[in-house]
Order: sequence, then structure tokens, then C-alpha cells
Amino acid sequence: MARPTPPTTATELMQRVDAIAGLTLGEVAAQYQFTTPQNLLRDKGWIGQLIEYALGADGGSKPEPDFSHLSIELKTLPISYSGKPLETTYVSVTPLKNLQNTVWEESVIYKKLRHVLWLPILSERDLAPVDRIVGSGFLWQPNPNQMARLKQDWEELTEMICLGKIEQINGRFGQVVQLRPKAANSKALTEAIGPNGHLIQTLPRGYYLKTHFTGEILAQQFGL
DNA sequence: TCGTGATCATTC
DNA sequence: GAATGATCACGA
Repeated sequence: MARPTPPTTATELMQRVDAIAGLTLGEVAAQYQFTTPQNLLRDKGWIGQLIEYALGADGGSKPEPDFSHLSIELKTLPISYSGKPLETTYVSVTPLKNLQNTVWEESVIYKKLRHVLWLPILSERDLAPVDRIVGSGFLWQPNPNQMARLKQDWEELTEMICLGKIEQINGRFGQVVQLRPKAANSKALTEAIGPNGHLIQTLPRGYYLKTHFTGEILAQQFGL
């Protein structure tokens, strides 16, 4: 099957989402000549890339929404048999310098989370990738309460980064958003603000949504 | 090196 | 069992 073109409307996008709901990843992969890996040890982003392709995402590796024309971000969400998220959800890298004057409404994470197409994937560990099942995708926008919690966490984390306290931040900070390493390995370094205001070398970080928060989104959608 | 896609694996 | 810190692949 030829490479899908980007959907022109949200309606068209959702029709494609509905068309793959209930299929196994093996079935989706076969439609697009993707080779399904035996495990995800060396292909951790394989599911996301397959789904992006199948739905016609055009964002590429740019820091833009997957469906640039629609301003919609696609996120696959691994879930257990009971419908609970199995992993935290990566959102974007974390700027570590030049963020004086940045406000929530202009942050990368805010822009990415404004419109999200969640696509749950039944990804229990005892299921081989080929047998994992695509769930029912749905469009989501944070409600005022969720948006307020996202903003609160972001402001706390951003203030610490500005004050040179990046090394004090670990995954325990934040109620719904956390900061964790996001790198090829522990030797990859980038610049950040240090304790004395000077630039230091540190591990690149990323914003992740905690499983409790994504679980809440699923519960809100499916009434779990 | 950074940003995309995330999950792995050890620790708690 | 859940969560944190570490890691894998790829394109520009």
C-alpha cells in the first residue's frame, strides 16, 4: 500500500484512526510493508513510527505537531490488559538555557499538549509486538483543571532550571509532568545553567507525562 | 548534537 | 509492581 498522504481534516484523520482500531500491529505493519521486530529492545520507537506512517503524519523529526496542518500531536500510549498506562509519555525535550522571559503559553510542551490524538495500544509485556492491538484513538484537549496542573508543574521546573538547580531535579518533581534524562546515553551532554549562573554540561532532559495523568485521561474518555 | 519515536532495566 | 534513570534507532 502506498504511503498515506497527510489527512486534510480532523475528520479524515479520525476515519483513519477508526480504520486501524482493533487490528494487530502485525496486520497494520503488513499493509505498509513494515517489518515487525521480535521485540522492541533495539526498536523502542517502532510502534510510534508505524502508526505515524499509517495515519499520514508529516511532522518528521521536527519539533512540530505530527499533523502540522491540523496542529495535532499523535501519541501512542501503551496500556495493560486492564487499560492502565504501562509507561510515562514523552512529550518534548526541555530547554535548559535562554528561558528568561519564557511563559507557559509559548513553551514547547504547551504547544504540543494543546491538541493530542491519543492512540492506546494494548502492549502488555507478554504480547509480542506483532500481536499487540491498536485501540480506539481519540482527540483530547486539556480541560481547565488539567491545564492548570500542567502549567503549575512546568513553572516549578522552569524556575529551578533558571536558578541553576537542574542537577537537583529528578523524576520525583511535578504532579503530572516530570523531568527525566532524554539522551542516547549517560555520556551525552548539553549546556545548562549552573549553580553560579555559569553554563555547565549536563544530561539533556525531556518532559514526560506521569502514568497517573495519562490514566486519568483514559478514564475520562472511556469511563474506566 | 539535537529532536523525533519511545521502552528498557535496575532500584525502590 | 511502580517509578526513576538509562538507553536504542534514525534523520538532519
